[in-house]
Amino acid sequence: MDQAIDTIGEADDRLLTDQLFEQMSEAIVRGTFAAGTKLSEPRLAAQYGVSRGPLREAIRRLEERKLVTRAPRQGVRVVVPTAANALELFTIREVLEGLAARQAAEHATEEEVDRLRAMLKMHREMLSTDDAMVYWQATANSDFHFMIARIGRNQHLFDLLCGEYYTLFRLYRMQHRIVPGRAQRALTEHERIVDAIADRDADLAELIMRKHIASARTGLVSQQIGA
Amino acid sequence: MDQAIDTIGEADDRLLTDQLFEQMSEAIVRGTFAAGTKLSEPRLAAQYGVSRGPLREAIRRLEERKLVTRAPRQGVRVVVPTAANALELFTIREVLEGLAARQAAEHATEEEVDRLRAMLKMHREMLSTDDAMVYWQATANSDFHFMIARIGRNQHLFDLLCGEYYTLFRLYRMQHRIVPGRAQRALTEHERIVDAIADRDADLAELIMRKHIASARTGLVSQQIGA
DNA sequence: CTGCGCCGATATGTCGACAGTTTTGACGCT
DNA sequence: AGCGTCAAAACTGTCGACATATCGGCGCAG
Repeated sequence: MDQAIDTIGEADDRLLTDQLFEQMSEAIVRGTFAAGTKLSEPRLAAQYGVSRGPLREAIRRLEERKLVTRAPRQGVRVVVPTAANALELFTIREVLEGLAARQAAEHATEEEVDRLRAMLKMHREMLSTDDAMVYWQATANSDFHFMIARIGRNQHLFDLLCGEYYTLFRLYRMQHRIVPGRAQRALTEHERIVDAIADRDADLAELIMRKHIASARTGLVSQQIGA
Repeated sequence: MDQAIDTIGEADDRLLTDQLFEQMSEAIVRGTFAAGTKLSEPRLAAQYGVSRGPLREAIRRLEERKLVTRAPRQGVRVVVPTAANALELFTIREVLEGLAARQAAEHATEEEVDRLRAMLKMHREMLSTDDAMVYWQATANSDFHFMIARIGRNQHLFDLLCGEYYTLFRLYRMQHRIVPGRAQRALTEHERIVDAIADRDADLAELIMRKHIASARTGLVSQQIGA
């Protein structure tokens, strides 16, 4: 089974480390690198066609992002998701997203509220199509939280939610087969959040967002293997 | 001016990267590496007496921890603290510490409450000595938040507060000359938090902790240079 | 005197190689 | 047949070196 590992393209002026990090992150989330698999530096270097230097730096970033765990002098293994970890992670995400919603309510311009509304309207239309679920899980849900974080105007928070923790969140969400009707409920909650933001009600926006994430967490953890 | 950079000891079986990361983190917090200074890889490698490989990995971690900023193909510079960044950072810390307090209230054992109380009693005694402020800023305050995070039993949260963000928080706090009487007030707030934890009142513990951090943030940001 | 372009020096990004340690696999013993 | 032992293979941690891009200084033109 020659696995589907894209080799690193040649016409890309980005740093090798960055390309490797993205490829490997994606491979971990999609399961190409199965949970618990050991990542051997020489083998990966050969497969990607690069030397071990940039590869090590990419792995170091995977480690920093908690996508792999390192045992000194024994290499790194792909993290194995557990229900306990999922609970911890989404409990943290709950307060962070809550803060994002609060700050969005404090800083959103009229135009940004309009764009949020337009986006939700589009999402509602999408939800009546056939492949609603896949679209929802793939992009729609992320886009909403993405935009909320951006409107909050807290660069550090944005980096945390949409950068440093984003892949890890995706990894845990991936384990989760979406329950029917969840997307509809989530969209309704999104609309309530935007209402609170439009009203400049920071407390309410934070509260609803936290309940929204808590609801997602409950559904996720209860389903997680081994829970 | 041959600056005071400790060279890397020889009898230390820890990884070179880890030692370098700690030394450089400390150098940044203490100001040995002044804000805005460019960190040249060959020069640092020579000064520490190591090759560029481990050094690069350490710098990559500094970058991940937001202690340096990287401009591709131009190297890294020590981050320059701004009031805006301090505000962003301590706003995040506010909700994270709040969560830690909440989870501490949910999970603390009787013995852990006793140890919290014992610690605060010691802190109060320390506060009547001469070098109260330096002791407070150096260890006492950190110890308290450290213990709260530990009692919360959320490993990811603990790592965030006491690991990944710890040095960055210290860096910003370092810019801050402590205001007289602040330590007293902070200690009183700590005691209130422990009371809430002892009562198993998670909501109250979170609330007080958030106000506690918000109060520290206000004092810090208003003093920050350029605010 | 000032602005532009060239050139050398330096640094980053990348690579290949070596030493010590861990893991693997076979072999022999119980 | 199962287990402990031991050697070979593989891997991690570290180092030194090369190519290319960037930065600073110099000369020259305007």
